Amino acid sequence: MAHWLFKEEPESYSFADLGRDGSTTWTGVTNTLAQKHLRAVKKGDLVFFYATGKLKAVVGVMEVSGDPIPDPADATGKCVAVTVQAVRKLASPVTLTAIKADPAFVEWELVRQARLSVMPVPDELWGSCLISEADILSLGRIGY
DNA sequence: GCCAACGTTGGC
DNA sequence: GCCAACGTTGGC
Repeated sequence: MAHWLFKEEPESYSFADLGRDGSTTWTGVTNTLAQKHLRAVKKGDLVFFYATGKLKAVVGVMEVSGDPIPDPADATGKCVAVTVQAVRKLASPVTLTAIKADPAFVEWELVRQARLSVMPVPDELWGSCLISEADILSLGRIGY
């Protein structure tokens, strides 16, 4: 079970949009490193939804519905896409400010490489004190 | 609105 | 294949 973070500009597609849709396919990722990460995603993995722009925070949790598929939006046929479903909204968003303020995450891609849109989440963050107790209990209750 | 960081493009 | 120029992203 791996953990990931996907970025999206909420004015393009917000976590609320995902909540409404139930699931969506994460297409249009072309960056080489982001694609490398995306290829390693597996069905059942959990993913943080990180909202860029004004929010700059992890706002929700998603679950991967299936292994990577060829990206239908990619004409070259070399890129993959992943379908995710909404799990729940975080009771308290984890802000970029809070993540940057914690020395444990200074090496993390989210901090080091602002433009990377798909990346692994260190276990220390997934379940760290940055996530509210209510959210940790909720994660525990659904078996993760 | 600005700019740093980074990726991509195209001329050589 | 190199690298300068340019475009884009995303935080400030």
